Amino acid sequence: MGRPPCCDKIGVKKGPWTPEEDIILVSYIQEHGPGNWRAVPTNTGLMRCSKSCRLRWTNYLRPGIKRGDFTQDEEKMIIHLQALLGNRWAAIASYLPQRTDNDIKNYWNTHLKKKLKRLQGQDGNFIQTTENSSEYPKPVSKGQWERRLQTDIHMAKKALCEALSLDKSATSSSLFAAPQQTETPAHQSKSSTTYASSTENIARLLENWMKKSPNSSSVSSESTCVGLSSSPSEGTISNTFVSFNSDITTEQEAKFDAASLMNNEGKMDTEMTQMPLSLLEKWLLDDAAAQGQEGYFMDMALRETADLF
DNA sequence: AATAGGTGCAACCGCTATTGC
DNA sequence: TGCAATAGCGGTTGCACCTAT
Repeated sequence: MGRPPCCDKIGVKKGPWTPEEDIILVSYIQEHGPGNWRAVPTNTGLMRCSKSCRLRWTNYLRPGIKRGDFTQDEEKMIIHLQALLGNRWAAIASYLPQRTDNDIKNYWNTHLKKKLKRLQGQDGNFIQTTENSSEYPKPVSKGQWERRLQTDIHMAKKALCEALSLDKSATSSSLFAAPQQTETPAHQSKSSTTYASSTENIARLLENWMKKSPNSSSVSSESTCVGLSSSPSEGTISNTFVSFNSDITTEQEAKFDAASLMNNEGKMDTEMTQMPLSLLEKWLLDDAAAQGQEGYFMDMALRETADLF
């Protein structure tokens, strides 16, 4: 029994991708668009598993991916969201445009976890760590996902609220007193001699493609403007965080695509679509104010979850 | 200079969820 | 409704590179 392998294991190449393989993959996707991954190895002649192709594309070759250089804001966002959502990296990644879940997961495991541990050692009142916070989303059984979805909506709103306030007030995050750190993390000092680290060159190849065929596929347009992943579950409020991360100057750019938010998080009035960011902020802030801002909202989330279950 | 240990990250593995027939 | 195929996700591993001795 058991599922058959996603592809024939015999003759499947493993390990790091070569530039040639990347170019083949990119060329193929350029022509056919992402999707139907099973067909990719056969059609391209790549001796790679379809999963491997998809992973390579979504994590490295997809346009709009930013590598390295986690900013302090991004760091704080990850910490917030991890506290709220647990180790749901894909969900967290959806709030950080241009970052992949794999990237965030690695960054958490290699940097933030240690950092938090260290800080926790310094401060007994520090926030709950992964180990604690990740416990609460666990009890998800059949019939409960709707409730969790609602919880997630609420928590995402909180996270967004917090993130937006981060922009306005550097001290808004009582949760994490970031140590002095430049925008360039230490790991950047590591030389990027391996090919995998230079795949942005490949990604650049795609720019021409996207310019040539702006609506050649929905994926290209999505990923170009907001760095969304191709997965439906990841199509979320990234626009909002683009606005948050980069100083949006025009109202048009600050449009909020709540429809895509709902792709991830359930139903919402369609009148929310194309809502200017200021309204969204107001909505979030009002909502937060209505619930009381005192204390860290993790407690709120936990209480809420306890009520739900 | 050699090497042992640590670190960071790309890629893989195994599982679940979703989709299509 | 059931099943197979596929997509997506999170945990883990393997390896290249860095640093200390």
